[in-house]
Amino acid sequence: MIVPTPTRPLRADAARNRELLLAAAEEELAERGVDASIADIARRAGVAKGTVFRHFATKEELLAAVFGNHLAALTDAGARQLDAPDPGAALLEFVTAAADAMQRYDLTYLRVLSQNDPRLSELRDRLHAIVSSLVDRARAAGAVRGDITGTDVFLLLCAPAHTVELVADPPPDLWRRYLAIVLDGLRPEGATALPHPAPAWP
Amino acid sequence: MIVPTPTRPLRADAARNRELLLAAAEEELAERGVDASIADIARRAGVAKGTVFRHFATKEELLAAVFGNHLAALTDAGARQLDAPDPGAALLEFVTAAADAMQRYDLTYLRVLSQNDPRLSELRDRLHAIVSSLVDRARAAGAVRGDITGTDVFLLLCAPAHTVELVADPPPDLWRRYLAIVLDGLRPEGATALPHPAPAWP
Amino acid sequence: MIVPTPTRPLRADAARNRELLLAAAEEELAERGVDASIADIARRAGVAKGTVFRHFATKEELLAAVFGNHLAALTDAGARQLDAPDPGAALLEFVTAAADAMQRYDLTYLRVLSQNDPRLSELRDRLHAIVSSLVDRARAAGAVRGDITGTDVFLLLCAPAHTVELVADPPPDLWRRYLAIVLDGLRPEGATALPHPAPAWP
Amino acid sequence: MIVPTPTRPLRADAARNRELLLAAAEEELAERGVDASIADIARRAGVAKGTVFRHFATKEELLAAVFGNHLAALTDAGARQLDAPDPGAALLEFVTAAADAMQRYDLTYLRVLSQNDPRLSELRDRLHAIVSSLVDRARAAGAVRGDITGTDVFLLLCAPAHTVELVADPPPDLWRRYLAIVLDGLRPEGATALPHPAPAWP
DNA sequence: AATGAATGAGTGTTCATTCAT
DNA sequence: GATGAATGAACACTCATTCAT
Repeated sequence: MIVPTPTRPLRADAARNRELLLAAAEEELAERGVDASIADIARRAGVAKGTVFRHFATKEELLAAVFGNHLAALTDAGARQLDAPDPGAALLEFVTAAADAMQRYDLTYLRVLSQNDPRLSELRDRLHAIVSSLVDRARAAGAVRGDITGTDVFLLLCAPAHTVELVADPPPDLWRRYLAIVLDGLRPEGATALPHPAPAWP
Repeated sequence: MIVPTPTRPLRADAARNRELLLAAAEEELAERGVDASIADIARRAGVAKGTVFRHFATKEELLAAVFGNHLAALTDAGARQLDAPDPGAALLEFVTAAADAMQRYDLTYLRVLSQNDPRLSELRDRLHAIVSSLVDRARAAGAVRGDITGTDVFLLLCAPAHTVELVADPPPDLWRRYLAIVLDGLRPEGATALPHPAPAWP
Repeated sequence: MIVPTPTRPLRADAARNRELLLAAAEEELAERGVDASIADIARRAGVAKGTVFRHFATKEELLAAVFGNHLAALTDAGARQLDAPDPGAALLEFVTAAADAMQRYDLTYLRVLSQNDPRLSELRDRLHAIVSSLVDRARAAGAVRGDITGTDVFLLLCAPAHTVELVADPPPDLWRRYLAIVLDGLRPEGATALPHPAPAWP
Repeated sequence: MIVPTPTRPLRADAARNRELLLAAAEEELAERGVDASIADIARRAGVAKGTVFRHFATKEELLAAVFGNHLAALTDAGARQLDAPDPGAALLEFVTAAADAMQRYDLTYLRVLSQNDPRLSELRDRLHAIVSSLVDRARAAGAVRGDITGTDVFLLLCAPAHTVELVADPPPDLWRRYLAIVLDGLRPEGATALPHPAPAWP
């Protein structure tokens, strides 16, 4: 979120359009996925098509900016839990916030996007590091099972959102149900041996 | 699986082309997702583009046919477990087979497709009914927690596949790890109260 | 011109459209140069824009086809003079035909196009070889000065057309005047030493 | 060259920007041809895009200014030869300087540009008049054939540059070879009758 | 006077779909 | 029934030009 910008600040109207574009892109992406068209995003933002490209050289760059914002927000949310007194509650808090965010922004394309965008992959790695810290602390406190890694939790962040996606008009809090189930699966109580080792990062 | 078709049977070569197309579409969809092009599918099937539209009025219809086949196969797999002696093992067996299939065919578009295709929504409902039976029997046997419904399990079927999707070159069996975690979450041991009621069907 | 086509012949209507497109492209290129747009070419040919791409995968390919036709026609014209009894007259005949053709089709872009298109560069080399033969024979017969090569003549083919280009509405045969001047410069009579060696080919 | 401008003189910084722009445009045009973009020219000049349009209402006007400078420089070069003692050497001197300049600046667009720009067409006419004087004097001295006009020479000025253009990486002095050939064609020795009368001016 | 953000028509290209053969 | 040619509405992206700052 707090990305240091070496470039000089934008003019007021340009900054406003940039925000309008990011907001429009966010909504359009949420509704239509990555196939959302630049033209629709521009229309939604109330600017001309050319303006999009003044702010983002390519469509991919625009998507990366949107995803980057989400990653940064999640990273901030995670960082705020790093020194919480109860590691189990801290992880729970973060994971809930993350799953909530995933309702609105599918990270499926993160993998593809971050391949071409070092900034994005760095943000992703930073988030991963924070998740890992949260998980390590929770594991040490006995709040999660011992065979679970930060990478596991990172990957599972989207699961509640995807699960709910199959329902036509899902109740707005339905994802909490599936998050709870996954979290029950992550707890030490009643854990069974896992059939496959945790994946390496990345 | 064998849906009685009120239309007259296809000529032998037409029937063959239909199968070639379905097979080609399946592979192309697995490799490229729903953005796979009709031209590529036709080429892979070794037929002309026009032939695709003779068999399937729109691209959506072709996708629906492919998805329908998967649904039917899953339904069969589920039905075979209906009278297995151990209800817990039966559910486990089915869910594992389903999660494996999901590796290859993303059901994300099922919702959209079945909105426009009554045949597909009927197949989906049939699968849902079978999953519900399997879950009911497993619940009665104490193999899954009491607050879990067939709809829950139906929705969670894709979760392992989606979780793995964020990894660049996932080990081919990594999904089993996340299926195991979800299954641990579905077990009665260590279950915590769920924060949201199960969704209605559909 | 007589390009062996390994592919099966086009359907009659497709062949017709291909010719319409080549003709339209030719005219549009003559009027607007390589910046002629595909849309304009399609409109002039009376077909939809998509049809252009059915026949030529890229704009460059279309241009290459047009240029290739011209090169082939010139090559044929040159080949017909190879066994003419009077080598000087043969070269004159060919060069006149070529300069005439250049009125309509500027070879300036040939260099760029043939870089990416092996077929085109082969055609160009074939033409060059024929021009060289014609020049060699004419030189042996004393019809052109001794310090002139086939490459020189090849390069000078466009000169009359370009010279005329600066005139607003040039008389249709004005190029003959400048061709005559260049030809006078190529004759042994009154030749002065050339200040730079002939360029290598290519 | 120093055209009296009825408009009031530019502010010092504006005048400087104008020169920067002209220089940048010259380089960019030499490298990229007329498709050079205004944005690139502005960047090269170190000014904002808007500034370009403050100085030149359209891109065409900027091109006209650049071409005008070249015309004026050529006119100056020609004028300096008007009272040289040897008319033949004077014409040779001028034509060589002109052909050299054409290496860098293609006059192909001069016709189009001067149609819309009276200043440019006047400069062109002035150059034509000077070339005509040089040719007249050379003809009177027997240094060029009698059937050649100033317009002929004017038009042939670009020929060496265009001839060389078909070569990929032409040796920097190759144009001299083709200029020599054209000049041999303009000499009285071995001249044959020209098949077309000299064009009227313009 | 200079800036650079915004505009919108235009570009080459793709692709589901239609239709003459 | 099958073919593959034709269509035309998209798409991402470019660029000369205008205009608010």
